[in-house]
Amino acid sequence: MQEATERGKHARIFAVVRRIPRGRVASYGQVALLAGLPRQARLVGYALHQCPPGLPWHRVVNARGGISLPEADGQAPFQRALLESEGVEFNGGRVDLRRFRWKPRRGPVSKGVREE
DNA sequence: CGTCTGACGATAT
DNA sequence: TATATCGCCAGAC
Repeated sequence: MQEATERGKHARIFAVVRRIPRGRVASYGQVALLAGLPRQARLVGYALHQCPPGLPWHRVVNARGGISLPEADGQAPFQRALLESEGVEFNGGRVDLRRFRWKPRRGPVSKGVREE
């Protein structure tokens, strides 16, 4: 069922992004790894550029916890507003991944951090 | 068919 | 911690 077609890869990426809970963020590399595409963070960004309706693309940020979108598109501040609206705090234009990084199926939760 | 670019990541210095 | 370099794959020219 898992075709090696690029459309299949994109579908996997979109599926992972959809799994990101509200108020939580994931890095491109993490999404790529969860999608079964290790070291292919760039493909995630490329796939996200397709941006199907209903996809919480704004929950995907780079490894530094910042927004990679160019302000020229006007989407960077928009994404930041969406994340802040979900409870994600921005620190110096960056998110503290130590607190807001989405952890799929992890063991015990750290104090101060809880899943939704 | 060869080359460059791109919503990136990890490692080395 | 910040900067520099390599890797990775798909699409555009």
